[in-house]
Amino acid sequence: MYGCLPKGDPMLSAGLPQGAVPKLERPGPLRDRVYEALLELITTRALQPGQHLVESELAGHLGVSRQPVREALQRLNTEGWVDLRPAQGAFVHEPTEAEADQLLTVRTLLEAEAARLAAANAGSAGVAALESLCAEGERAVAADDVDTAVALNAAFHAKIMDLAGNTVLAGLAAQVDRRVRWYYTPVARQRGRQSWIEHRALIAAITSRDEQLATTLMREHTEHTRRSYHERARS
Amino acid sequence: MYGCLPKGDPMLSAGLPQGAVPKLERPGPLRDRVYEALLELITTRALQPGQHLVESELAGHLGVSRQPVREALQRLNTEGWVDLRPAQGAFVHEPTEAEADQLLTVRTLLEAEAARLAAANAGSAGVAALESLCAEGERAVAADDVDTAVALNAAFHAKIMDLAGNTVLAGLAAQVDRRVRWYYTPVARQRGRQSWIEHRALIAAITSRDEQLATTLMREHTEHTRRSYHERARS
DNA sequence: GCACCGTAGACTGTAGACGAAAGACAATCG
DNA sequence: CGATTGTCTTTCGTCTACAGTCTACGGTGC
Repeated sequence: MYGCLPKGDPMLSAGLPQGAVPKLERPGPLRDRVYEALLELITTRALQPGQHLVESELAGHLGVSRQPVREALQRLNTEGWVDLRPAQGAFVHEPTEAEADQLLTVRTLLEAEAARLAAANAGSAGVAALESLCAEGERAVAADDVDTAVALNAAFHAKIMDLAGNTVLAGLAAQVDRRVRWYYTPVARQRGRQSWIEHRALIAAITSRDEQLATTLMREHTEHTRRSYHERARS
Repeated sequence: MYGCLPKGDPMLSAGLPQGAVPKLERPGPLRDRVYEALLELITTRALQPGQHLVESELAGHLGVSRQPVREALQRLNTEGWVDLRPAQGAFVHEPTEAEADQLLTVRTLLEAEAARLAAANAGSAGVAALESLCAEGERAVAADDVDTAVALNAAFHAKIMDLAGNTVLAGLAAQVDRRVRWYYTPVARQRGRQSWIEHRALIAAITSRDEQLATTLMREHTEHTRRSYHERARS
């Protein structure tokens, strides 16, 4: 076995199995973990909108110094999660009706473009992955496993982004999506069954490389979620 | 004069002239000024792509401590200007051909949507502002004042964003635009005359509230700039 | 002559401390 | 009795110091 080294690979290390190296899990920068923690706390409503975030408090609560907390807050600020008032501190951003609507508009735009690009670029492997996710999602809905269904929904859209092959678009969409999901959490559980039917149609459009149809379907799909948001808001 | 106080304004201060107060220009948070300074240095190519940015060096050069520099670098990282490799420091982001193309794609998308919304929402005041900017731009082009023309071009697009009335969209577009302009700077000087002709057509579409036409025109407009980028790259 | 190892330097990541601005509250003066 | 002003507390903004880690270079053994 060890004698079967590839030609152009002269004695690379000790013939370690290529991908199986555990990569020596490093804790990673502390600021990122603080960022993740805070984002989790915000999205789960543990930190309510408008709440004043005191740096020293958070630092003490997380067992770190103020600096990582500051850097995490900076990042959360640029991404629109907290408002950073000078010389006064950080406050959890308060979602507005108007803003939610704007976010949904932008999301529609980005997702529709992603669907178009996916239809243009996707290979059979990509389509297969979508099929798989869709099947799993339908199973989850059938079993009333809401959490799994929501997660699979996110994965489905992420996969389409991936197939679109535009990292810039993907980055923007990821941010917008996460915020939409924040505003939208109470509503998300309602739409489930219908959502996956629309996904099926979308896959068909991508498979047949029909860019126009894929765009239209995705636009309608996200517009539906938007409408249900507003209906929810009215009640 | 001083006796003419408005009814509902009982002795506000010492009758200071309302808008004429200089507002006591505050230096603002140091990190923001460092951010602006670094962004200026990057966009002007004073800091070249791929260059290693040493915190203590920058701090000393700007006359501040390392901390504001760190926070500025954090923000620049999230906005895609620098790459922050863990335990190794910050490097000015190196633009790729592929990435430039992706950015231009996204820009097209965002600007086109803005044009549509502007066509839907714009009042006569907004149209007048656009007319004014366009006239100024044409004058600048006629006078070969390239810098002013470029600035007015940015102002024109910003005004359309403003008229669209979607702050989320505006935020995303501002980021994308600035980066596009960075990649695109050497090319920008070429397209000038043609650009303002297209602007005229766009104004007409917005005035007549033709959303479809406005979208199409803006898409073609930004696609033209994209094409000239690639032609430039080939030479 | 080549490869490997050890050491030194530099830089980042994190912690703690000091000065300054903003807000709240109470005392004082008209 | 009300408005103003002074003080006081809280919290942010910035600076300095220390520990961990990566890189590069020189020495040593084969």
